[in-house]
Amino acid sequence: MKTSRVTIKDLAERMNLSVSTISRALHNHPSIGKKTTREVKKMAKELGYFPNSVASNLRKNKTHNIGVIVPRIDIHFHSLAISGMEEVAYKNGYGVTIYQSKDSLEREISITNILQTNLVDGIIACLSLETENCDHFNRFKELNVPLVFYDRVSNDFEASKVIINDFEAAFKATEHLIMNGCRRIAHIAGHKDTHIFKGRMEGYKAALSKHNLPIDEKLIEYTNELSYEEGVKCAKKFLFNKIRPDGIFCANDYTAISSIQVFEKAGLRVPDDVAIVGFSNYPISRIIEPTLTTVDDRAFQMGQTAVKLLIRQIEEKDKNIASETIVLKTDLIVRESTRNL
Amino acid sequence: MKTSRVTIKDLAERMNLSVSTISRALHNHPSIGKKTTREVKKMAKELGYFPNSVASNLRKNKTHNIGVIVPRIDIHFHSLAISGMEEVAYKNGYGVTIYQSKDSLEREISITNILQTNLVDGIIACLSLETENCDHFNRFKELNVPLVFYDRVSNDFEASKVIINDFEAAFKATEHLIMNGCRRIAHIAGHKDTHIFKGRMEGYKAALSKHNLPIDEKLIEYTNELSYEEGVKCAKKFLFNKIRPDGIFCANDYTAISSIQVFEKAGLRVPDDVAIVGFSNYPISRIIEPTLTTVDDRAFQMGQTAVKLLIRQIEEKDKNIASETIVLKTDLIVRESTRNL
DNA sequence: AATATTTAAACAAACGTTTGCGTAAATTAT
DNA sequence: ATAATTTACGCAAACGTTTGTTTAAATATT
Repeated sequence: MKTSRVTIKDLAERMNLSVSTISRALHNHPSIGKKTTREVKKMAKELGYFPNSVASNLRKNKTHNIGVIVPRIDIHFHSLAISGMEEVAYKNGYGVTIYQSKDSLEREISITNILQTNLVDGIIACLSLETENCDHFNRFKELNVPLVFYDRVSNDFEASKVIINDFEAAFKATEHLIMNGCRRIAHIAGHKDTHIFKGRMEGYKAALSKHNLPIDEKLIEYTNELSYEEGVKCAKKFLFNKIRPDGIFCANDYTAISSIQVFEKAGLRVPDDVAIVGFSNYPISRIIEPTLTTVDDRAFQMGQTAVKLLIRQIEEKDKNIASETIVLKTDLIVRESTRNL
Repeated sequence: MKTSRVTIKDLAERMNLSVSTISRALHNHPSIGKKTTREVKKMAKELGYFPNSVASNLRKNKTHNIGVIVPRIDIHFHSLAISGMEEVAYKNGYGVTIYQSKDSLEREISITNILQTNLVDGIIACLSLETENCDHFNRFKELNVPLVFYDRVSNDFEASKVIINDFEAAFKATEHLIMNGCRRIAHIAGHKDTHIFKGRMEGYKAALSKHNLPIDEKLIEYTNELSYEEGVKCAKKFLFNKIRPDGIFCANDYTAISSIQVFEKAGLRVPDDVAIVGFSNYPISRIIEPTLTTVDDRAFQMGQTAVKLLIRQIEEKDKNIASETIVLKTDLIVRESTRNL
């Protein structure tokens, strides 16, 4: 039952034509007669011919495959982004091969080594938390393999990037709290050294400053990974502050939900006693009660955009187009955890 | 700056050795002298040689790549499963290329066509909702490409499968409600024709029967996709039933959460007035209040197992091992929405 | 009718590996 | 010292395409 695969050579022998003619016929090359082309295609279908992409890839030095490095697939933000990537890639005839760095620099480097073996036409990456230095991506520049970063990017490394404006988003979110009448606005922050969380922090502070509100370090709590449990801890600290915050801007939705729950459990009302804003617009944010006001982080669109950008760079490689940074607009989605004004 | 890639041929010329010697040296072939091997490797590192996998793939007729077809990546169950797949694949030197069927049969077929072009050594698939007939997977059997299905599988198609025992899980969940003292247990069901949801339904009914409780069609509501919104509708119907249910077994967590919220909003207490069990153990289930008793569906483990199984089949292809069905054990995770007895 | 042009197909090299086989040189055994 | 064996490497084909160049036949031009 070893139905060995049908090749162009098989077709050629069967039809008394040369392999080159078969190949050209299958690609509608003008120098092959209409009739021959028709017959070749018919025979190909009959024998169940499918091209061997590997051979084609080798000859053309092109794989129609995109390598994607994400911290973890099962984080909703990334799975949404990947979904966007797959969609655009599929439409353009590209495959998407996924690797997880698990936020480990070592593994990220190991993955870049794998990807150096000509497996992919281009790479999309979101840096691991441990990554400070992007030297391991340098080889791709040398090899002329296009590279697009998204979300967690490096400022020091020149490459195309797709990001949101964390500063602006945080600014808007915080300002929204201020418009809600909040005067003591706390912030649950992400990892201290991560670029995007720094941006959110800055936006938060800038909004306070703009409205002449003091920046009080007692109202800022840092977390390692913005987990639900960490959120609970932070919220409790705020709860027992001498002067309780009347608004909280959280760097993600999980910690925002912790905050809602901690404060409600203490008998306080959201948004009346404390208004809360999250970040990311996770599915849970429209389900929790009260529903959560949050920043839509455009994960899906980010994935789509990254692939579009990458494919353009792949297909115009000769033109050596400059790297480009695309900043996606975010929206504040106002729900019940704040008042819509 | 066209740093053209270094090949084995380049190394050969540089070292006055033949390409075959280089290739063998790089693979520690015993027939190459220790010293030569050492020098070749050193030179390879110096010149920044990286093997061209595409060429190697062609020659060896092996890609070390696995094709994965999922309905949607951004569904948590699947992103977790994919995460498990990537982990095992990575450890074994395989890549994972992802395609989404978006629950469309047409697209699923189109993807199988893409995958017939020798891009992958094996395939893992979760069938689309529209798929009733698996003929489009037949070619892989003919081509001797191993195939493993997970979660949504076809009964009529012979292939390796990784599943959970939906019947048993639902049975245990329902029995747990009965142990909680529930006597009128409702069920929010998934798509009528989908195998896994049928299994859950049967398990639910069997548990009732075992305990001599009547099966009341008024206590069963079907949904299309088990969305939160559908769950709200179903729960409201139950709420206004002549005799309200005192327990609800939901075929997923979203509808379970809808139920909690609908009943609590109506002034009823969970679990005192109505106990609720979900299915899947989504992250939200340990966050919602009350936290949700639910069945862990082993998504991550399912992904791991599928890849393990697939790789075994790939690497023992000649032995033509029989297809195998692995049923993973599920656990009921008891939380606040029921009482732990 | 002879030449020029167009059309349709074949030839052969190339993409970068891997691998069966052959063969000198070095080593061991007799 | 000669034969047998082992060691270390080279040769060349192969994997299945794609594509620049050539060639033969058919058609068009004068």
